[in-house]
Amino acid sequence: MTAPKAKARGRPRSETSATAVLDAAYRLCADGGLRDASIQAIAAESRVSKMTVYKWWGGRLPLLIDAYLRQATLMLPISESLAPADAIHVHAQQYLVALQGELGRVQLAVLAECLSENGDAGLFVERYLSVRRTLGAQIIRQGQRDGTIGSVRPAEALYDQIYGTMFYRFLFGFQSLDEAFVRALVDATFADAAAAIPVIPTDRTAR
Amino acid sequence: MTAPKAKARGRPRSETSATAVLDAAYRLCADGGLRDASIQAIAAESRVSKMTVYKWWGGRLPLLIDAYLRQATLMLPISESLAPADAIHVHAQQYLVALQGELGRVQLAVLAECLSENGDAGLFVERYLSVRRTLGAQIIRQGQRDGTIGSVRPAEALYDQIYGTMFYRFLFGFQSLDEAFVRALVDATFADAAAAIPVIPTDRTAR
Amino acid sequence: MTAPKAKARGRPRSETSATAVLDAAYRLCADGGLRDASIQAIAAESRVSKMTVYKWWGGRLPLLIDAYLRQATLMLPISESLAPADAIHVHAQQYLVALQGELGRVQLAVLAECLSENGDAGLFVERYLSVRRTLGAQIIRQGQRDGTIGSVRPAEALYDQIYGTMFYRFLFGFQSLDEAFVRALVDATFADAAAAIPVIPTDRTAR
Amino acid sequence: MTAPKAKARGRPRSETSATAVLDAAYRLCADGGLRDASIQAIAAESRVSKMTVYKWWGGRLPLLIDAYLRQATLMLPISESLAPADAIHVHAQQYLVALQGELGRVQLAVLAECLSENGDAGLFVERYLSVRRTLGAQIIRQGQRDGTIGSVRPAEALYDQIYGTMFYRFLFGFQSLDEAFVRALVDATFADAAAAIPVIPTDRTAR
DNA sequence: AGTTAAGCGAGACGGTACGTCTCGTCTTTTA
DNA sequence: TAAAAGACGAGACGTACCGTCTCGCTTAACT
Repeated sequence: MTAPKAKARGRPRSETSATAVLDAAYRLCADGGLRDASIQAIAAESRVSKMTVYKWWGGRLPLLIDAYLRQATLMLPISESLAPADAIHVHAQQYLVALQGELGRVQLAVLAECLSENGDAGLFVERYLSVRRTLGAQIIRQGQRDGTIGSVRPAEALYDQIYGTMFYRFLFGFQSLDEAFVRALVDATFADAAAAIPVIPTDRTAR
Repeated sequence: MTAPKAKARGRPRSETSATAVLDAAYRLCADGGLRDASIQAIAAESRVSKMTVYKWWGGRLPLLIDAYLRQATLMLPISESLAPADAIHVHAQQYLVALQGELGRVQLAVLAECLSENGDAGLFVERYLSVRRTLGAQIIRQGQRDGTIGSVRPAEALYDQIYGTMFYRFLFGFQSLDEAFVRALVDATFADAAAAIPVIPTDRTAR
Repeated sequence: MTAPKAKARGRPRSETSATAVLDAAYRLCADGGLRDASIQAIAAESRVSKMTVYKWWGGRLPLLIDAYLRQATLMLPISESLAPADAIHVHAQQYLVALQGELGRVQLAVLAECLSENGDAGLFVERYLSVRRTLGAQIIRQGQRDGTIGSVRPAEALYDQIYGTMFYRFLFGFQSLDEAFVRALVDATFADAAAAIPVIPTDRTAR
Repeated sequence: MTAPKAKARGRPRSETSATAVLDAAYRLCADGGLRDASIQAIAAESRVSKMTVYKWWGGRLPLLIDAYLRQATLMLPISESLAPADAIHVHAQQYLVALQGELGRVQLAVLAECLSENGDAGLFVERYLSVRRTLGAQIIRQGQRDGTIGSVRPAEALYDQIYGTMFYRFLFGFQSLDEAFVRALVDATFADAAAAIPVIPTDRTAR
């Protein structure tokens, strides 16, 4: 517990600047890719000084991750009011749409920056994937408890199967990643057992 | 057919330099990641001038892809003497070992560079993945013809299922990617049908 | 008359802080030159906030001038009890010693800052030189009145001749600036002849 | 002898860039003082990259000194065709005019930068003053040999007396620095009356 | 044998971004 | 209500790599 009530001394951090920076980072990344999202450009775009950026994030990678995280959280909420299986269905469809739009491009940029900087995707997993995965797995476990989801395999395995498959096809630009495929993927994953066949990328069109 | 016998005029290209550059690129990438593999460093390391590098490859991405391709071809030959199913088994195991060594690190570096430069993995797919995939799919189709491989699904789908799953777990550093897992993965993929259930990442250990 | 008795409202200005700042400025300047005497460093050294410094001095130049002035006044008092000629003799010797110590280094720093900021030494002259010069000239005039000083040339000219010559040799690091030289310089300047010719510093040994 | 015939390898240095940089440095210094003559501004003004500036000069001080030196050499040639005394007369008058124009401002800027950087004027003396002084002293010695210049004191002393006095009055903005004053100064210095001898005694310790 | 056309090393160069620094202002809380 | 604490925008610092551009030398094939 690092005393959260430590009555902040001095001028408080400007939250306006913080969001302006995150917005600019996301926007530049989405529009022009990593190349256009230099820290200089982000600072200029958001009318914030470079120093402030370096002070709060320390580099481009942490900044991009935050920018991505913020948007992903906004755009891909996991409903808590729906039945578990439906919640995942809805969320996976949203993810599909998001991947094919700006968020997808930004996600690849973040991943690239992470690999460039660290040599592995560790930080991306730690700051993003693991969080989402835990959240998603909780929903799935809930569905398993109330019987909506038939499969008894570990919730994480089911989560990986759904989102991992989608990500793989997205990353390498393989076709046949559409609404129907995702619906079948989720259904099959949850049903498991005999119906498991369609789970695997059918890919009849090949590429 | 661009006349291959167009009696080369002037001084011929130095093959020694070419391989020195590819070696240096691979080595620097493997040892210090993308950061250490600047074109300047590669040129210096290989005792070749920057001009020569730019002349023959035109940039870092094509160079890295070539360097990776060369090593991958050397280290991961697809046996033509074995029975198709065995050939894939052996190859997948080799791929597993390679991923966990230098080749894995270099592959991620190449991917990162590709995403950084182009925003997508297109060039990597085009120059590497599609070639390997076509080769692998041929072997698989051969196995399907002679009955060694039971599944009747498209060979590309089977290929993706095996190598895509491995890559996904590798990229995000998820555990439970070992010799046994790969063997089961290949077996299940080829068997298909009812036995397909274990095909999907079982992941009992979760993460 | 700015009512000195204006019942101080609120927290009164800390005189302690003021002297701490001047001391720190002088010290840092003497020890590490202008480079080490940033306002940040001075504020930190004197345990005073930057704001306070800016509030009372408005910038580095005025602060440095004050710091120099204070030390110079402390170290180079012009005796009022001695006979005029002796007073100048003593003072010039003190000045010589001071120039070769910390005060000399600080003086150059102040001059440099002044030139950097304004392009000329105007402020330095206005705040320091002109004051000293007026004071010194008064003493000299007194000596001229009571006959101790023979020269009838303007007191300012005599002052310039003594201190200007010393400063010139000091600034450009020319040698032969010692106790004997200064004594002779003052004597000759005060003796003077009818002709103004000797006004100009002679100097047989050159450098 | 550092082999001057070492057949230059690689692309030869662009002399155009070098002069463009020196010109820009001088101009910016003259127009806006030290503040406007940042290395960035100089590089931008001269359409040369910062790296090139750092490569050839290594910093602002050496660059400014070179820029000043070049202009001073161009503007203040010491005539070799005139009689020695006349040559100094003419040169001193040119120096007077130059001081009151751009060159004067630039000289102060160079001096300020030198003091700021090093704490003393050593580099300025070494690169500029000592060169000019040696040259001027040669002319004076020549005049002493052929009898045009009466004073038998060391040529350097006469040089210092003339240019040092001018510089001192210039630096501190004291008045009465005009054509007549300079003429009288040079005449008196060269004539060297008998009364001058006792004025400043001698300085036997030298350096 | 001499000419010609490329390959190649060395290295200068303009450009752009990096990450750090100090300045001078602004906005809070504390005394 | 002055001072401290510290965030902030501005912009220069000096460095690094990029990709392009001369140079002068080398290496063959074609006169």
